[in-house]
Amino acid sequence: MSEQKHSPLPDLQPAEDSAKVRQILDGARAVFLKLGFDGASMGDIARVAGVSKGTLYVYFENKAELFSALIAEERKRAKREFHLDPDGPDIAEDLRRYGRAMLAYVSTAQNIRSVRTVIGIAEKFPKVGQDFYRDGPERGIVHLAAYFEAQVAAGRLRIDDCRMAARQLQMLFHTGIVSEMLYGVRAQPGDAEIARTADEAVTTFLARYGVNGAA
Amino acid sequence: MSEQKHSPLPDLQPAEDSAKVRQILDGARAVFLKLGFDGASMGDIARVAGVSKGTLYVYFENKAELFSALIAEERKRAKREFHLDPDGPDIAEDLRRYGRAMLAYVSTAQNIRSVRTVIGIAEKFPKVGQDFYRDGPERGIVHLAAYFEAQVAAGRLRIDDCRMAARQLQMLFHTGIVSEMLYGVRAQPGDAEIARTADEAVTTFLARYGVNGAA
Amino acid sequence: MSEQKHSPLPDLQPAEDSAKVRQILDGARAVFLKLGFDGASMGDIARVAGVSKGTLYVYFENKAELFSALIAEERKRAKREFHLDPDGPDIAEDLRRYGRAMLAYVSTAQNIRSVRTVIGIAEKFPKVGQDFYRDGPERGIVHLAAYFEAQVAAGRLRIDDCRMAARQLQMLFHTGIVSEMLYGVRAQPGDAEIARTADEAVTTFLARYGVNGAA
Amino acid sequence: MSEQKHSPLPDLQPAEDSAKVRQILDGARAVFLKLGFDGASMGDIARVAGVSKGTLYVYFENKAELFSALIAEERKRAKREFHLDPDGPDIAEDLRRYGRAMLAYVSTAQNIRSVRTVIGIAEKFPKVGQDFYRDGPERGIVHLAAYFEAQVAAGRLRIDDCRMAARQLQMLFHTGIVSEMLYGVRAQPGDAEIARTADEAVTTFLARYGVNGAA
DNA sequence: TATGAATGAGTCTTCATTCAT
DNA sequence: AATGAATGAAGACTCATTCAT
Repeated sequence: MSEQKHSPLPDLQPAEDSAKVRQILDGARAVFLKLGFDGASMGDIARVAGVSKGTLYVYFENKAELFSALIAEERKRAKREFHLDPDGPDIAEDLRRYGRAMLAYVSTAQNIRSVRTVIGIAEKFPKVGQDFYRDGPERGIVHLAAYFEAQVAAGRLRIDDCRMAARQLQMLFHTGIVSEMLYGVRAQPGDAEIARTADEAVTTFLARYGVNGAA
Repeated sequence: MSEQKHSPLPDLQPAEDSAKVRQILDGARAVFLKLGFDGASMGDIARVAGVSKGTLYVYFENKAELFSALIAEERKRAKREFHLDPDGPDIAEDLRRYGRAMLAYVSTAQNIRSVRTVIGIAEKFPKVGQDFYRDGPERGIVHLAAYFEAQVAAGRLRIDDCRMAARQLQMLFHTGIVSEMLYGVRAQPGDAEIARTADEAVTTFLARYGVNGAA
Repeated sequence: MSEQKHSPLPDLQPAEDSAKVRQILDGARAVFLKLGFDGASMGDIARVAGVSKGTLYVYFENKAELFSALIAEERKRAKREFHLDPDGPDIAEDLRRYGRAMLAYVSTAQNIRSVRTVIGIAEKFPKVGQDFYRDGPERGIVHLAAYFEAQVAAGRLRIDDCRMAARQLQMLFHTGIVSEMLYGVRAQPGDAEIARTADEAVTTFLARYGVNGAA
Repeated sequence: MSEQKHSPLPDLQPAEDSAKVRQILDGARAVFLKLGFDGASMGDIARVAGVSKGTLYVYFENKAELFSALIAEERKRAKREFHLDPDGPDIAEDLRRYGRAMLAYVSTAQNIRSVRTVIGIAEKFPKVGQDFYRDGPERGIVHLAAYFEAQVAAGRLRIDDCRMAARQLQMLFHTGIVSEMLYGVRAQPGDAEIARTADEAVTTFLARYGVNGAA
């Protein structure tokens, strides 16, 4: 039935992307991200995934394990890196482009649901929250900070604490969108709003850290 | 599992803060904020509150209603306004003071738990998230925006879109603290860190919006 | 509803013989002794006891605990001591009387079911088997052995190893009845058979240990 | 959970002791005798036997059938007859030898487990208990009784009811060992204890039934 | 023959809610 | 008002059994 029959025990977890596992994870995503870990029932997941309850347990030891696997997938998804060229001549334009791309992903309804779910159980399952942060926001910060270091070295930015600056820019990018979506007071932004938000963020950022008051 | 029955109830009987209601809400806070809506059981709450399960239902129609009442209380708590004098001569100092006070409250473990809980069920109970946002973050933004309008009128700030600027400053204040606590990757900050974070936020903010590059 | 309302927390376990507990234990007895620990379902027990499944868990933490409580009751029941007068002049008659009384109890269908159940899970729950043995058969042996010691001291029996003799007599009493009932190859004996079995046991016993070949 | 479907199946295909059947029965023995009928799962058995769950059903119609086949094997094992020479000159020695051999087998951990398992489900599956008794203990009694008849005829024993005497001797042999092991209060005896127990049994037995008070 | 994926009924247990007192 | 006993629906998880390959 499933095509790529996993040979007896190839890798333990990652390789077994049999069609069934996909089905299940997709069902789990729909249900977990909508109802949260405790709110979701294995019955719901089975129904949405189109498999029997028993089948869930063939592939995942228990609810927490299934949830973990789903979150691991979401993290992987969040690992996507957005382009940033340390040798690019136009810092403002580079940052704007970066910000738009990043925001376009982050403000995705799907991503917001992941974030909500993860934050919702961060107290109960601290590791889930920490891992997610590490693979998501943290990577962006590290990425930006490295970029800043390079530009500072090249004399094109004036920054004391690059990590702090990176965090500030990241927050500025999120302005008016991320928190608002998390609380459910607004919908996913269109391209125009994303562009404007990113641009304003960069303007504010460079007002402080830019070499000659660019933007 | 009725979706949004948290009707006016909490507002209907506001005065009857009999000791029992207090007890119950305190127990509910401890349990709900720790375990989330679905994770918490009425039995837990009764035990922690030191009342019988039956008593819970004397004061609250059901679990959702109790949760709703608790969140209403948290909202009220979040309504606290931080001082900001539109006629103050030293904008930088004013904003720093404001930022520190606000952050000191926002970064409270208790507040973080509230936020987590609310965000965690924002998809399931949208009204809860919206109300909470309206009484919390939104009020801060409105407050700041009004302050900015006044300062712009007085020629002491240069801002086109005051709401946008307010949002940006709010985000800058949160830098490195709020998200990180929500994800559980860091603990509550001390006064020194709060001060530094607020100061840096104001510096970046005024680099763009200040009249003469103050800070 | 229940008559003797157990005051809040009188004794932890033993005293709360509320009517409900009785009902439940009686249901549990019927079901457990018929189907064994694993074969019995909490649903069955609830139905037979005439309470809801939930109620079971109000009084007993889980299935094993309920089973334990039932077995504890059976053990208590098994503790009954049968009369044996160390100063009685007619040893043969005393032992016959003792044997009949003991057999009458042991060969009860109810007792046999208990024994079957206990032996059936002795490998899984060793403590259950050991406790049951200690309170049941072992007590009989100790009782008999003490009686023999007295009679030997009085010169009315000739026994080297009184515990061994006690065990032998106990086995002789069981002859043709207990094993057979355990295996389900025969029904509960009538008074006549009990009498005859006990008498024969005593005759054999005294042939070896009696002072003058009595019987 | 069909009650007594252990039909002639095991007898139908007696010869096909293909390695697979052996494997399965050995696995079934390990699991059933340890966990009991209800406690054992087909999954456990498959794993221990080293075959797939599906294969179990190739050879046995269902769980009850497999159990039945296993018990049939155990019965066969229990059929082993212990030597007893009706013309032997030294009855005491003969009986002692017999007792020791029999006890050595009966007190085997493996046999005890079989007995426990069979007794444990004797109420649920009466036929299992009855068949087992017939092939095990009953055969010993018949064997002994026949021996006694011969010796009585030869004037070397004085017995009214030979079956009763046989049962008594059998019980005496078990003294202090079999019940105790069934309840799990003691371990398998060593040779010395077996010898002593058998000897004491014979001594008591012959005190009553011996022609001249031998032993 | 042998497998192992798949199933759905059934198991133990929890929990929101009700109700007599 | 306050209790706590009682419930039944629902949840996570297991397992005997089937079936395509």
